[in-house]
Parts: sequence; C-alpha cells; structure tokens
Amino acid sequence: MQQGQELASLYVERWNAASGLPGPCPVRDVLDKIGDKWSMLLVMTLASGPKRFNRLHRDIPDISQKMLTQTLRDLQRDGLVARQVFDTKPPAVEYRLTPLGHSLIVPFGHLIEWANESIGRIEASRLHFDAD
Amino acid sequence: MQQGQELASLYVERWNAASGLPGPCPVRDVLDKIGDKWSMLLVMTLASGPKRFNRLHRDIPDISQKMLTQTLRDLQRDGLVARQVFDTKPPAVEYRLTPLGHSLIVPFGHLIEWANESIGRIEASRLHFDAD
DNA sequence: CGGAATCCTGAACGATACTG
DNA sequence: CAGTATCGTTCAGGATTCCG
Repeated sequence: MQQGQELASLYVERWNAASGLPGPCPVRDVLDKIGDKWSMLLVMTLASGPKRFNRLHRDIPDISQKMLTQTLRDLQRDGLVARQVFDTKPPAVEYRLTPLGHSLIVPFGHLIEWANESIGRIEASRLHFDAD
Repeated sequence: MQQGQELASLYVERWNAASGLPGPCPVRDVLDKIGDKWSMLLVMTLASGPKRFNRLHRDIPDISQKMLTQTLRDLQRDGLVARQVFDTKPPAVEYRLTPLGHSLIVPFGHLIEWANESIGRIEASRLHFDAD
C-alpha cells in the first residue's frame, strides 16, 4: 500500500484536469489501450514470435478484419509492434513486437497473474452481492 | 519474453470462444474493469485511505455523480471496495479498499511505472508515424 | 448527504462487400 | 494475401432532474 502510494498520486494528479499539468494523463493513455478489446490480446499473441496477417486472424478467430487491421496500426503507431513487408507475390506482411512492445509483457503479466489468482474471489463476491 | 509466454497462452486460449473453455475469459473480465474510465482511478484514490462519497467527488471533479455511484457499486460487487454506512443525520457513507482491493495496487503499480517510463517513446513513435 | 431515474450522444465495434 | 470502404448497431458515459 505504501509502495503504491507515490505512483497512485502521480496517476491521480495527472488525471485531474484541475491539476494544471500539461497534456493528457500518460497513464490513462496507456490504460485505454489495455482496456480496448483487442490490443493486449494481440500483444500477447505476438509474444511467441512474429506472425503474418492471416496467421493472426486464424489465431484470433473472433476479431474482425477491420479491427485486426486497425488495432495493428494503432500498436504500430505507438511503437509496440513493427510491420515488415516482403516483396513477394502475393505480398507477405509480418508483424512483430518491438523491444518496447516486449517490455510491456512483464508488467502486463503481473496483471494477468493477479486476475487469475483473484477471479475466484471476485466471482464469489459477485454471487454474494447479487443475492440481495 | 519466455516469462510471459505461459501467461500469454493462458490469456489467449481462454479468450477464444473456439477454445471450448467454459465461461468468459477471467483475464478479460478483470481487464475490462481496468480499462474502464474510472475504476482504477477510484482504486488509486482510495489507496490512501477510506473516503466518503462527496470527498471522492471533490478529489475527482471530472467524474459525474452517476459514474461515481455506478463505479463504486461495481467495485463493491467485485469485492474490491467495502461500503460502510454510519447512521448519523444526515447519513454518512464511507468507502474503503478491501484486502483484495489493496492486493491490486502492486501489480497495477507495475503498469503505472511502465506507462510513465514508456510514454516518452510512445509519443515519439506517434509523431514519427503521423509524419508520413 | 448520498444517491436514483431518465434521456441522449459519440465512439467503438461488427458485418458485409470490394480491391491491388 | 492483406488489406480498404461503408453502413448499422450497441453501449459506456455525460447532463439533468428528482428523492429519503
């Protein structure tokens, strides 16, 4: 708790528009990506190595072509994913994590661990809450 | 990278409806909360200690009454926040993190750290990407 | 003081069809 | 193969008003 305290205020202060700090909250900026439907799933799917467009689509059948394209472009824009085009026929396009993208795996992994450890208590709490 | 690999596949596999696993992805379940606009800000704001409703509203001026109420109820439902009513006049209601809520601060803190360390490179990447 | 109820808008997302 | 373009829907979230 004490450990998180400084980080908390950093986050909380930068969030508030009233803080007078310039620009949007950087934490929020990152969290929006994490919260969106496909970004982190894509990052984790690419963690095992580079993959091509249709391979990613096969690995994640639920995603639409549109969102796959769009999410990959956003990740590329943020510098988390690199896109490489091979001039073959037909063209091949490979996506891989950048070092920055790789560096996200560790902290994000902590969150995944927490989620897996905590989901039981969370669901139990929901059951209890909804019982009333 | 190797470290995140097992967690990644746990996440990725549970995500896919095609996996045949029962129920929704627990990681996604948690990530949706983390991604939503106010949950984590509220958790971090409560990290410094219990606070009452209007105190929270003053600390986070941007949030609407509706979302403050709704987010607090969701956090309570998930067992991350406890709600205590004092029978005074007028009534006072205090919100505090549960132990489960506190346990989220550490892994979430790693993400905040990553965001603060990485935002520079991310924004630089965006500038470069948008230049074309 | 601490909410609940209602209405409304924008943005995210999906489905479908077409292309170099 | 790897996208683009367009349309339609859903829904989180804000604004406003009212209540015990």
